[in-house]
Amino acid sequence: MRRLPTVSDVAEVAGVSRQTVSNVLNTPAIVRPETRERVQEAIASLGYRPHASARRLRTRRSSTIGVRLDPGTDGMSGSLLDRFLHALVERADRSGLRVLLYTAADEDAEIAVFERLLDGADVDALVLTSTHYGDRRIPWLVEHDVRFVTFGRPWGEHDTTDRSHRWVDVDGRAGLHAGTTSLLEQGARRIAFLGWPVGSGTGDDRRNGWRQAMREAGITDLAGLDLQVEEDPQDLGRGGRAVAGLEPAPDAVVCASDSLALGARLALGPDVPVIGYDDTPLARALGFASIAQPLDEVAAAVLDLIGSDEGVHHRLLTPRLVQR
Amino acid sequence: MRRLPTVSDVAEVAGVSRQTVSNVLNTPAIVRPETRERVQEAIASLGYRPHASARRLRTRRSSTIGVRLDPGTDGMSGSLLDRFLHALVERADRSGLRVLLYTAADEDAEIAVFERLLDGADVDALVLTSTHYGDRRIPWLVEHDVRFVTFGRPWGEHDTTDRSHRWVDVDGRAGLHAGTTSLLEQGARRIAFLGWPVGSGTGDDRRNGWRQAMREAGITDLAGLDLQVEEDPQDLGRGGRAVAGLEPAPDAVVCASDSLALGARLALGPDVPVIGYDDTPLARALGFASIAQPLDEVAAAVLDLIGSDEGVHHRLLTPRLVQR
DNA sequence: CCGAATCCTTTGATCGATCAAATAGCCGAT
DNA sequence: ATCGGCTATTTGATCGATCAAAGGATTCGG
Repeated sequence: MRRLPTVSDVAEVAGVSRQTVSNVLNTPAIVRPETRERVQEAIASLGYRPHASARRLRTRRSSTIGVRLDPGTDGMSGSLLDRFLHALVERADRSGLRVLLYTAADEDAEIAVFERLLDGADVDALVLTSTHYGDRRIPWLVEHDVRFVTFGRPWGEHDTTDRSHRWVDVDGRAGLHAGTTSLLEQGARRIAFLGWPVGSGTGDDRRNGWRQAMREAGITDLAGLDLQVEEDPQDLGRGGRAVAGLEPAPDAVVCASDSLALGARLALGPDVPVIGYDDTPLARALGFASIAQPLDEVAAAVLDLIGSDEGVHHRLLTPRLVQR
Repeated sequence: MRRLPTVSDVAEVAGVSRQTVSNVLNTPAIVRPETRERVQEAIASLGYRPHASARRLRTRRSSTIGVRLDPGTDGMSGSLLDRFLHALVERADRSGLRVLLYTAADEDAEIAVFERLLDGADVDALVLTSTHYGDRRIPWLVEHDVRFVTFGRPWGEHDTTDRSHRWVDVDGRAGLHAGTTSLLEQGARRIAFLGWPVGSGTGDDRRNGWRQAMREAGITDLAGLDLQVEEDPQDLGRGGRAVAGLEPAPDAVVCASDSLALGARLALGPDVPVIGYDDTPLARALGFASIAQPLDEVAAAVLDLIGSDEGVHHRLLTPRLVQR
């Protein structure tokens, strides 16, 4: 491979000094327009590109953000993370940022990874997904003054307005509220909610959306309609059995996830409206409605928060109901 | 954040020179055991970690491999890429390699990305997925002397034994052969193949596995059993309709993908055995059998080939039939 | 016509590591 | 005792960029 041109080569061709070339690249405003143009021509003619590692060594920043690839299927469901990652990488690229992946088996391992990544100046910001109650990673990062944004609200102890913790999240409550309302408008009254046991932030948030919509419609007796099952990848029928056991049968079901919705759909058949969450290929394939997270907007917001020093420190986006 | 210790700090504490510290890290064999131990203690006590960017600048290698995140759902299906990535990142980590993501809308854009990544010394090897006939990326990479491994055989013009192109792939033919054979053993005779139109490397390869197994069972008349449909994410029913149109009905169906299998399953009901490909959550959810790619082995093989300079230049792995 | 104020550009040092070549220490053979 | 032949360690230079501070034009008021 040929030797790559350096700033010095460009400087020589343009008849200026290294630093002026550097200025054209980093602070073009302070360079006289004619000079700037000459330098830019030289850059183009040589096909010069800054050497990322050299720049990082000097500036002590990597222009790289780290994203964890979740180990299991828990947390963000596979396809969702995939779509989020794609949106993130694409947008990051436009801002000259790179995306580096990492994995870790548990929180302690993840913190060890943080140390490695940060010490080596590999990344200068992190994006965390699947946050939960008592997440030990957050205080660690805050304490070590690491720049990070979470996709997911700080559930629990942390104040959601804490300025040291920047986050982006999707308003699951609004999503389920919209879905439930849509079913009510279609005439359904006995609408069941199929979700996870109380205690997960996202799950409870979604349940509340259903609750609120039902209450607004004057339906206050939710006894027996609030179904809670532990999800088990080995046994996707649980949700279905819970729904099938309802007496009398529900008019419709809103769910905390597409895989729960799948169970409901298979148990009740295509005539009972079912709404899932995440709009995964599963929902598309089986033709049930689902609530889609605006992942592209999430990615944009995440990068925005990573980059900005001031202003808003969190953003709550509204999902979209995909009818089918 | 505190100033990080450097080689010089370690050297001072251990009472040796910078270079000796460097040697302990990179070529421990040439350092006298006592000295090595003293240096290692100093490293541990200071909590020293090499600065990745400085090392990269000097060595001109990044210890980072680039992986493309496919734009659409075509190519590797979402969940598959996800699982592959996870395996890759985890194994790469053990070898001290990082995984950087990139995206590109088409092949030309991707080649432009290659230039950026390589010039900036961001990555020193690439992993390509979803290769196809006449892939322009391959000759470009070979010509520019870039190290790369593809997950997927070079279909078409390239000789599969070409040493400049290293690849890892999963033997789809063997997978479908195993699946079909298993159905034959269960007594099925009229086994349909539901695949894509002739012309895609992977698709034809899978079809051949079915063909071969049928031939071996003495079934030579495959007329009408070889179904070819264009996959359309908006209309997953196509495969189902093709299968439902069979007269007489098939005993079983083997498919080139899980989403095709989904169509078949929905059209034929749970009593007709259906085998999909990729063992996605879809197969697990609906309970049909599927052929699983050994992604962890693939990841290991990819890294192996990236790292080694001699020896085997490609590897064909055998998938596993997951019965349900 | 001089000196101060601006503006733009250049020079030398530096980031933290490794490479290449030189040096020191040790052994046995002459 | 001297010298080559090893091995183990040190020294100086270097990778390609940016930072900090100094230098050179040009302009303007006095």
